[in-house]
Amino acid sequence: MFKIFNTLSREVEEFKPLEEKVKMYSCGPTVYDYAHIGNFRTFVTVDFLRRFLRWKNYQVISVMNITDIDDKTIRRANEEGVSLSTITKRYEDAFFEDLKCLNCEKAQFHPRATEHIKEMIEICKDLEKNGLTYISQGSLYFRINSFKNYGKLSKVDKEGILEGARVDSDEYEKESARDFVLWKAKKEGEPFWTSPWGEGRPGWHLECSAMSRKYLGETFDIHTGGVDLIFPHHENEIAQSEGASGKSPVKYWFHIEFLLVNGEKMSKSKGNFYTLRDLLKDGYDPMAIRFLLLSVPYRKKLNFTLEGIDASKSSVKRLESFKARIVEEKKKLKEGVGGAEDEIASLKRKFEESLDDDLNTAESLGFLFDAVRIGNSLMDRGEIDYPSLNLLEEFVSEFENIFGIPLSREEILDEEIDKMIKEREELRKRKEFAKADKVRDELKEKGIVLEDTVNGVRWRRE
RNA sequence: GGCGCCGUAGCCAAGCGGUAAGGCAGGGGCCUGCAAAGCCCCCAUCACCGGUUCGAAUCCGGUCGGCGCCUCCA
Repeated sequence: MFKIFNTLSREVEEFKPLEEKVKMYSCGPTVYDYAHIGNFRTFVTVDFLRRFLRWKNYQVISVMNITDIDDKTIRRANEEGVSLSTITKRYEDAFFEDLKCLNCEKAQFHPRATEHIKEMIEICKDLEKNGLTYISQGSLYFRINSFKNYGKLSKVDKEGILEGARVDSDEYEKESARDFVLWKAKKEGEPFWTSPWGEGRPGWHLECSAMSRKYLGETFDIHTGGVDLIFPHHENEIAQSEGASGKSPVKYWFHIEFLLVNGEKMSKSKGNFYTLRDLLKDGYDPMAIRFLLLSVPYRKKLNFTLEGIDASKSSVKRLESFKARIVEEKKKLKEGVGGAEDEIASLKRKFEESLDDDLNTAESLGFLFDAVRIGNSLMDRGEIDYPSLNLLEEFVSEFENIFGIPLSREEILDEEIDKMIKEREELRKRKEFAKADKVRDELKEKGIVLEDTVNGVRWRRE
């Protein structure tokens, strides 16, 4: 039974979907720049959750929006003197490339805000009808004092801002400090659409309410995002959706903790961020990065370091090598002796139980590595049987599927390297070890590492 | 001022009342022609103080330290 932490209740709850299919909405990127590795912690976690749910035999319908109209995208376009869509297209494409590189699957729907203005206006009309709005200086605002549930997600005080809090710059336009804009009046040099309240553009929170309603309905199961979105974004989203429909829109609010760099939040405004592209350029392996991002449970802050990627790389290599060994062992095993079926089955079960417990990936990996050690040990001693081997293979394959980290990268050796390996084998047979070692060193320089096993030579890329 | 998180070995990290998982790195050994991979062994009493308890890293109170949200932000 899968249990998931719900920000709404601040408790771990049993996961029970509203209907058969699980409906999930995820806050996506604002496409004004390359996403950084902190952003990707969230998106990789969402991908992990989706894979996990599917593995638990749920069908999942997922939606992730693309924010392609807001202050930042507009500013960027103006800075570069190009159209808004030039900017948003560029970074949207980059975003999907990066996702793919990290082996994240796309959602079924990736709706763009600019293509759902009509739906947003509908929400505003509903809110207006329900008496939750007012107009100030040409903009339409949501009046939080008219909405009794305001603050239920973030537990913030409805009564405005308290001492010490930073103050919203255009507060003066609003009746109450925490009221927020639904429809912004047109400003010079900004894109605009027509609406019943005049020309302007939608407020940021509106798109998620509108698009989730369109693609998933008024109520759905899971809504994901980074913890920073709890307030005000998701609080306001609830206000809009619930204010419009009268129904609580989301059953489980799923928030991913921050990724830190040197103990500090990574953010574009601080400039202390890595993009995926930076890391790849420096030769870091995307699957090692993915492993690192997933190895710390999503509700814990993750302190991101380059050393951490290296350590993860080593872990992934260990798993890769283990899988390769299982495949070989299966080929050569005639009839096995010994084995440790029960123990492996038990670890496999615990692996699942850990993930069931609010996705405790760190714990689950502990059990996986226990199985790796046991398996290696059995194979070392030649005391493995088919059932154990099959079980280990299944276990590894579950890891690959759920974590989205393939452990065999099918590669074909080019002829030259193949020749060198064969040549070295000849030399070794003739016990010309010095020459053989020289060939091995040459291969190493080409990034090919050799391992002489009882089943013959095995190669891998470093 | 309000809300919240965290402090476990060199690094990452599990642990939710019964006497410290796992990964990386390091040391020693086995295996190997030598390596590599793998295996075995070694490497912490859980920030600090006090309390509850037969028993606490785990519960309560306090101290110190770090971080986040309350503004755009994954």
